[in-house]
Amino acid sequence: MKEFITITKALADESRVRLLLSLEKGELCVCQLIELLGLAPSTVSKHMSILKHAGLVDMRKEGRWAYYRVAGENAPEAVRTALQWAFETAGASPTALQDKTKLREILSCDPEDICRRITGKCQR
Amino acid sequence: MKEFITITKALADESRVRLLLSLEKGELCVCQLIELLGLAPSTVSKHMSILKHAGLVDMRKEGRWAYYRVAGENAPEAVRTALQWAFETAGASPTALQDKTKLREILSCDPEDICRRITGKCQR
DNA sequence: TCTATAATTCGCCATATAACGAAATGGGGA
DNA sequence: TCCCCATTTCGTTATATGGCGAATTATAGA
Repeated sequence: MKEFITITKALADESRVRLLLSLEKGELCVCQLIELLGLAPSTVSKHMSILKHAGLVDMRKEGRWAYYRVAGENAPEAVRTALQWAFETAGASPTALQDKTKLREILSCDPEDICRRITGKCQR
Repeated sequence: MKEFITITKALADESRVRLLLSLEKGELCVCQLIELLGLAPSTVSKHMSILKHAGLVDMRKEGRWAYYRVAGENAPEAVRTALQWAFETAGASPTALQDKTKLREILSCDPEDICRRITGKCQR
């Protein structure tokens, strides 16, 4: 029950669901997620930690960057079912499609430019 | 997205999940649900209205009584998948099993006695 | 009609939570 | 070593939410 509630709570916020869905095609670093949602870095970081705590995403650190990805096959059954349901149900919504479009723009930029938001070479 | 979030929010509370799971074997009236969880009638009523708004349960009124049941086959795909996931994942938890046991006691009593809590003929 | 009562709605309170900015953390590079 | 910067942690604030009791609604029965 506790695990189930942890997962539903993690999925009970639109920002978090958008973040989760944006990882569909592969891992993203936090600065890209910040850019995608337009929220404060601390807010996105908190959201990702909640998703991670629920087991819905995995994380790896590479130097100063943190990359998040959807939890894999080794995740518990409850998590895998939840992920499948989330992607099937929410993945085709207008919001998710808009995010996918914006994500393509973001991915076309050098991540360095995204993170170094001050210079912002890649038009946004 | 909105429908998905409505469902996850409805499932993001332990009391509500317990109420939903307790309907597995068939419809129950509100007074039985109140007895099961030991919460105030107004609280249970609110929970049921949230579950209903999310499409997870259906309701019928018979006289003064209101009977709630799990949403059926005509429910949207998102709801049916959510229900299946919820029952499979949370249905076997200790909390849910305890509730099932208590529910059997409650069902062995005349619903009239459950509702007329003052006299409380059926020992509780 | 009047009363009793199952259920809901409303108003309130305490707690939980999403958001932010500031400060802390930790790894790269000068 | 020292600084830079991506990320996280911390503290604060505003809002959302779960819970209760009181009042309201609606129906059965006297």
